[in-house]
Amino acid sequence: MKQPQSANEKPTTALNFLEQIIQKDLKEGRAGGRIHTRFPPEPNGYLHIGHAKSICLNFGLANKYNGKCNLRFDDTNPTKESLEYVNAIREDVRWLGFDWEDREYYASDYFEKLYEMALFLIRKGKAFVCEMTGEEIAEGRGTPAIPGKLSPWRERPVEENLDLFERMRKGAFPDGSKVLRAKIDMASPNMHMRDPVMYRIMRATHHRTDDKWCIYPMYDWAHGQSDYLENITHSICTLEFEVHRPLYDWFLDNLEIKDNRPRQYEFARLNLNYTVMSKRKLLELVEGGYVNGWDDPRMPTISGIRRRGYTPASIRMFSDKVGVAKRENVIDMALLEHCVREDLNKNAPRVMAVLDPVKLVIDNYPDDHTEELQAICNPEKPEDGHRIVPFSKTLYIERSDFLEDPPKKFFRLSPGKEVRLKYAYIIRCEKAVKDASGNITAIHCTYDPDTKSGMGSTKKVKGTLHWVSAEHSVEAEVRLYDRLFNEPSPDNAAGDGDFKESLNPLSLKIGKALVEPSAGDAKAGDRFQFERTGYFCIDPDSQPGKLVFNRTVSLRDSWAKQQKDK
RNA sequence: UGUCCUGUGGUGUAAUUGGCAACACGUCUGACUCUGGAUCAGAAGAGUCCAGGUUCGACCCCUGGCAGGACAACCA
Repeated sequence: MKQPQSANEKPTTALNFLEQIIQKDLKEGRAGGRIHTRFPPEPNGYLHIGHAKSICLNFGLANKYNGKCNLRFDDTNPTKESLEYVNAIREDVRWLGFDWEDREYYASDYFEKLYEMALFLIRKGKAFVCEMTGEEIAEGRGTPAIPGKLSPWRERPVEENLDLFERMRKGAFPDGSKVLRAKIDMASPNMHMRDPVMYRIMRATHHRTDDKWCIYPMYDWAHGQSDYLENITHSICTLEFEVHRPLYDWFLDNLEIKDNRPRQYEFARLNLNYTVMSKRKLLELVEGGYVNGWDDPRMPTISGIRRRGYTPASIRMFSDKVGVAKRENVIDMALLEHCVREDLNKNAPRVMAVLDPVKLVIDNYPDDHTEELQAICNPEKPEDGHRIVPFSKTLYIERSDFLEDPPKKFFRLSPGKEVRLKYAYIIRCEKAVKDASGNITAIHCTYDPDTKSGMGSTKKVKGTLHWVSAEHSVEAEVRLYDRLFNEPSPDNAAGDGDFKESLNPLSLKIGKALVEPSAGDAKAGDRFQFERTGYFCIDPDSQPGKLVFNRTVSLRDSWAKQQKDK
């Protein structure tokens, strides 16, 4: 039996309940010491950060314990599924950094086997063809507190069931006219055991099996058996399937499966504050035009988060930190942001960009003169070297970096005060020029030539500002994103109202920025830290002469926080 | 008023299976800094849903409550 490697790497790390189960299973030699999981999405929508947790969990467990993880599409309902979603899901899982090798499976691959297994149950008298309508079945099922009624077709002879079921497959009956049901217990306190439907007649073209089938298996019937057919050892799903587990086991029992039985385990799904996670609500946001598609950078979808500039490593780190347990949870968005900052701080090259420019003129600097200054690409990674940043008489700085009448502890520019221009000189503010309505149109300064960066000047100032040279800077569009909702839990906050009422109208602000020339030829997907403001990435909408940056997340800003708290 | 699951700092997750609760995020100090970033040092914050019981000793075991969640698609 193999010993889990990671257990040796991180002996002090506490194990989550699934890891404890797995280690116990490994120790006891269950399934021959084999670990095999699967990520089983239904291709009926885009994956979101909650799915990312499941992906990281399933693939992560397999990696950690030298096992395997399959990608299996749970495609048993052709009316809702499509190839578009299949492809999007594949891309997302791959982007997250996981490899299912040649194990890309589909529940639809098992339709024939599932059909034969159903025949087996019919022959055992454990399944029957029911001719009640959908409404009748629903009524007859009772309620959690009231037992259901037996179907009038429940005691049909085996031969008749066999004949009917075969003809169902052949298309002898209209859609919805008959179903195959497991014969279990209409009085069970567990609703899922009240003769659940296994097959329905549905003439729909399937994205893989085309029109080959007109009967399709239901989730409970297909899922567990698919797990078995793939030799899955640990079938991990979310809490809402907990009540399905007795049925999952019933099918295995009655199919008389003794060896290599998969087991189902449930964990609590991920919830994030200030967003919604249900597919239905996400779809509503897309279709109602509240966002610009599934990959809108404000969406909690994997494609949205990717476009926003998050890295796969940051998502994996996040999944790791949120933990795995069985109790409902709401994770703070701040944790997700912490994870990207951590990754990007180490890996994103720095660049200077001014988001809200105001002109700054250095009166004693020669006209028409340009200096090429050396700037470090990433202080966290000296090996990345330097870049050149042009400096000249007329610059732009951030409007918020100047205050005529500054409060205490304002380390930036104000009349008579000195600051350093990053990588350049220390300047002193002489005066601000305003227009008729009092807006500042230009700030005039003088510089001290002896304070050039790298010259070893000992002069100290409290503040350092980022800037760009007016003549050399490149104009770019910046899309500043904020949380999509104003309420920590939009679902509940609305009460009986609409969750969309708590949508943040300021979740997207589009602006123009001036960027230093070294970032002028950035390509889609490139990520940067704009010094002092945040992490940004190039959006796919970006064109060679027309850059578009998305703000992934701002830098932590203790000054802004301090001001806000006042 | 049926069945099942869950209750540990603000948030999330631990506690070597009974030995007076740890880690992360967040928060707050301070140091350092040519990013008010990063880094470093430190602090505050729970006595584990409640009530009993077992035990020398309970977050952990037992009993009874309470609270929250899941389940009544021919969805997954």
